[in-house]
Amino acid sequence: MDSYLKFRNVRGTKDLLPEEAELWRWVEEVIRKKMEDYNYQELRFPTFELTELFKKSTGEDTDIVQKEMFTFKDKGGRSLTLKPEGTPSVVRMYLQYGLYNRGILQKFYYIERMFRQEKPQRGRYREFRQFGAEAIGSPSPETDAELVRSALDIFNELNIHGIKLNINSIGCPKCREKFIREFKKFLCSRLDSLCNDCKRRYSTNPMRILDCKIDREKLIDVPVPLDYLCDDCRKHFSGFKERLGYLGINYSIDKHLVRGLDYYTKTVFEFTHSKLGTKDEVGGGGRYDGLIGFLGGDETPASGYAVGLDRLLLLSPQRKESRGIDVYVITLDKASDLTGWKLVNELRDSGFSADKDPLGRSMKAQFREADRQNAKWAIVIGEKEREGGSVQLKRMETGEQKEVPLNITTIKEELKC
RNA sequence: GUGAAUGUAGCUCAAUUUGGUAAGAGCACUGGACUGUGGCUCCAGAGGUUGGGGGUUCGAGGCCCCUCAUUCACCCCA
Repeated sequence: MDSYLKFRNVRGTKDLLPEEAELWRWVEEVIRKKMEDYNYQELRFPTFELTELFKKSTGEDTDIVQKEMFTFKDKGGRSLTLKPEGTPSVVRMYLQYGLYNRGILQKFYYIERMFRQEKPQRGRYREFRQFGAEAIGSPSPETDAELVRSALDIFNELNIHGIKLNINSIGCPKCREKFIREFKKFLCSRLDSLCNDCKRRYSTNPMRILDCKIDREKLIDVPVPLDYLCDDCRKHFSGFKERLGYLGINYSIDKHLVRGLDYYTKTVFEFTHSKLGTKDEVGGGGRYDGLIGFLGGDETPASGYAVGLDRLLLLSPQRKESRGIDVYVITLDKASDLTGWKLVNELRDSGFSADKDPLGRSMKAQFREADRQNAKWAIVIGEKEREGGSVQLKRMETGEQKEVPLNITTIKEELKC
């Protein structure tokens, strides 16, 4: 074995060994099943999009667009970007294929890889996976509550407990305008005491100052969007809370919760878990009533969320389910080897998982292998069996063994017991 | 992107105060004891340029510099 390796997985990527891949597959199955129970349909979209799509939808002022995108040029000089989040692509597909023609309300989910160029940490990779759901066409808070419940339902199904839900409303462009005015008025006197990021945000994206951890204490008595909601937005928020209450979902209202993306309106929410350390977010989302119109479609209300699967997996209790094959065929000499190989393939054709040793190893080694593979049955073929046209069939767990005719139909019958 | 800690076999860890023989163990792997029956036990084998590069020194796994990776705290997202 080579002692020094030239190649490793690159920074911020994650390899999945068989055990881990199996866990992931299970998680993905749970998500698909649950989302389909809620009548959401799967969408798959490309790894990269025109850079412009993210600039326009995610927002020029967001950290994602400003410093975290993997952007490159193709040979035609077009600027492309590895998708850092899913909503822009979903909305693009919605518009590009006229999915609104399939009905006024369209509900989609996805499980996709995302890419962001950040300093990697545990549960935080440069290539990571998210599942997300988007409901396009419903202005109702019922839809927001449905989305939240679908996520909680999935967490529950995955045996993940202790996830907290924080909610807030940041209003619509109309009430936000009033809020921003008051907010800036309040801040301008104490601008000097804020951190540098907040000073910059003051002109580019003032609402995000609320989210600042450094200045949080200084901002206790600051105006918050919730206090400036217009009638419509206020009604919407109480409708949302009412629905959550009806579903028996616990939540806390975090008046400073604003989310990092530009397109949110009204409802915003996030899922957190204390086990994840200071960066405790598992997922989040909200309503984006303006985005579809902004991207050139008709004004269409929409709502959605995304959950980081790598983080979810950190919270998932590790299941130790020893998988095994049905049959391991052991052969004792050259001639039996060919018989055995034929039998293995017949077993596979009959729907059993089967394998044998191709290395001509000793019987002991082959039995050890059968054991390691967690085989339910071992079939031994040697000279004696060949002469009698039979095989030895051994149940590995109990050790009991009997001789049966070498005949796939009979063997199949025996394996069913 | 900023700051800090860590890096010894596939995995988990040793290597005696300030640097001193040819870097060890357990698990896992391969083979044997048991030449036609796995797990248990015992024995043996294989596996390391001590993350990589440079420097100091008679001598470096341990000290210094650089670099890479991981983890943690920031920024911020999932």
